[in-house]
Amino acid sequence: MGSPTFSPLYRQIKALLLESLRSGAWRPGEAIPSEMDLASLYKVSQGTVRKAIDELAAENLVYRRQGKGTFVATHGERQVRFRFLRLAPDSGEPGAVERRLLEFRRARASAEVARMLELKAGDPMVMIRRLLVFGEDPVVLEEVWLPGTLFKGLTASAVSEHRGALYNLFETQFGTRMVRAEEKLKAAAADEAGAALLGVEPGHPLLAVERVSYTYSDKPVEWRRGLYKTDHYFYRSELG
Amino acid sequence: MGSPTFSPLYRQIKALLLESLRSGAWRPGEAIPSEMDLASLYKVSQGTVRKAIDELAAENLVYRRQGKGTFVATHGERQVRFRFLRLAPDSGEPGAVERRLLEFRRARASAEVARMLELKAGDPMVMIRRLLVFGEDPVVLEEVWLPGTLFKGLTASAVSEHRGALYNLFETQFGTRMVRAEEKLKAAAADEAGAALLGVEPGHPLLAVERVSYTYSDKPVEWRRGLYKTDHYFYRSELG
DNA sequence: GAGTGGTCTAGACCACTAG
DNA sequence: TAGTGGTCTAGACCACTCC
Repeated sequence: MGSPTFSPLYRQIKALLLESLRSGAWRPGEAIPSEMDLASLYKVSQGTVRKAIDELAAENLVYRRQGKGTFVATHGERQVRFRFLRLAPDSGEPGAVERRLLEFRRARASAEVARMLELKAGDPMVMIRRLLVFGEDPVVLEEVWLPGTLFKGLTASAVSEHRGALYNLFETQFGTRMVRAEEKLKAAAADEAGAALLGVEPGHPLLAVERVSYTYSDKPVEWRRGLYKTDHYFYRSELG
Repeated sequence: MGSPTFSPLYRQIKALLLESLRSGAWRPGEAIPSEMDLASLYKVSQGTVRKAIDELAAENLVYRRQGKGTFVATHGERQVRFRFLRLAPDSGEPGAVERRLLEFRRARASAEVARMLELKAGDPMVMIRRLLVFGEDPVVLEEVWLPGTLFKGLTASAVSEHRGALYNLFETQFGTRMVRAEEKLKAAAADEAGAALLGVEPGHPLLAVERVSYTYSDKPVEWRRGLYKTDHYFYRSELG
């Protein structure tokens, strides 16, 4: 009792692989060494390496391609995008999304943001405010807060010129890959400013979504707060 | 190209195990045969049975207990309840929930419900309307629709006298275990009736949650529509 | 001590990809 | 044809539970 701390070999291998992922030794989209190579590198059997990779694949940190190899997961793939943007249209297929940058500035962490991201109040931050437009329809108004030290060279033009998900930009330009996130949802009434941007009346019911995103080893590195107009879109959730 | 349909041995074993679960040969909470027994029963190695059970465990259909055995998952366990009721209080631990039955009746399936549950419009249904009260606070107002043929003997008193989740009642009394569910969320304004029951003003923003629940083999067997008051509670979502 | 799930190995063979 | 991941086996041993 107390601390047995029995750690099977495959979990130790997994920890080594995770460390290589975290340190950026293998970049997103690249292949990692073959199971046989890793087995001889770590002096274990191929089956043990396999089990370690099984868990990484189950957590969507890598993906396998039979006959080709095992690759570091990336936010570039289509499939991944809808794991993080959970809005779907009431009918039809999801169309193109346009991202309009409203504001980009550096600021100090409030007590609230600091607590969420395990920083100190007053630490340097980057704040991005933007509107997501589906077709012609403004649907999401959101604020994104990032640690300033991690995203030192990030600029307004880099954000506004980037095509695709922000997470794609973060991983290709800053080596920070968002691995999972937790969201808290509430219903809220639109205020004056939000209503104008989303094209609704003040008081209109909106979905208020708060997100903390994590990189490897459960380190929180992003905080978002969004207002979703759900008149023609809904938020998907799966209970398993 | 076309239909390779290569099915590994362990998936065939998994299908056999699933059939036993579906048919109710092993009841929720009970142990299934040991890996060795299953291996000799199906004439395969223990490792192959193991891999089949691995997948069932990953899908939360069974759970393992080292030294004891493998058991059919159940909605009786505490841990499971919060997989399906995703409301958490803004601060503090979740308290007791009281379920007040408002209405119980048999009705015919509307076109909408029929489509969701893969039935025909006009098929017999059971409809349950109820209020979930957290402490003293009415938080959820919901309607539950079930196929009348599957839940033939279900009565208002059975529902109102049952303690714990409905899914618990369904699996113990009717042998129907809900395995997973999909939800669609929107923000909505409270109408007169809903506002009165939830103790808010008409027009107050609420979370509108629509759920389809599935039993084994992705068969839909329940449709719900709920209004959640999110003033002091929020809906948890995990993005992985 | 007997029985369960959990780990690890070594080797054979299959399915898929690419040069 | 060579190299990758994927499957399957057989056997040994470890960790845990219960009697």
